[in-house]
Amino acid sequence: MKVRKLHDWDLDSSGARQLQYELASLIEVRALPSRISSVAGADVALEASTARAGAAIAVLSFPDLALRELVTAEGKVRFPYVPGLLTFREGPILIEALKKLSSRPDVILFDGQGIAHFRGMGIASHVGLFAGLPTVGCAKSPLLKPGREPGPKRGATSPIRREGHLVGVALRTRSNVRPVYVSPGHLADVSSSVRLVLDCCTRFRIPEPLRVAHRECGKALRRDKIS
DNA sequence: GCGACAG
DNA sequence: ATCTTGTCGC
Repeated sequence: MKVRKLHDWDLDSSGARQLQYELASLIEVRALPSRISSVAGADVALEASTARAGAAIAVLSFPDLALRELVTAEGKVRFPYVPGLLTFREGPILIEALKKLSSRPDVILFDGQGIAHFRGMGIASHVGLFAGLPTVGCAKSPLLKPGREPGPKRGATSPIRREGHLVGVALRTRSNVRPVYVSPGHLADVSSSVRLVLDCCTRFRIPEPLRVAHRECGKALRRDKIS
């Protein structure tokens, strides 16, 4: 699929933060499409010793969640891990993988934050702008913390606010299991994102598209290392 | 100034 | 993120 190149990635940390403020004004918060037939999961695996990264995007049918397409990309990482700037480390390789997709999924799930971010520009939001597609962030731990813990039952939520506005939730995807942190990336809103993530979690805490992507990006990294 | 901080 | 087998618990 075609991806928009909104900017170059070779920035220092202060330039990266400034860019995030500018990009944040481009985010559109709205309900996800009412008819969804495909959901993609995107994730990246890193190898510290070689500074290499492997990315995978798995496209699953929805709501049946059967694998329909899988693409991967490998390359060198140029940016260090800095809380709030994850997108400059993992974004470029994810975008290379996105370009290999044969078609445009209805929505993409990311392993990280959307607008529940210091400057409203988590990786789901940032890559969503390049893709021009609806995206949702689903992280295993928070950047901005919810005020309280969600209830113990599947489906329970607790709001995450930034400057007084609702930007995401801690969501219990399985009863009595640690919550995940869901926030809209681009062309999505909180309630429809929560609904989608729950619909993608049939048996495990992590939504199925992300589980497949997580497994496959590790494989891609190993294959690249050997050959 | 201090603490917190996705992967 | 990643280094890593068995083991404790439901």
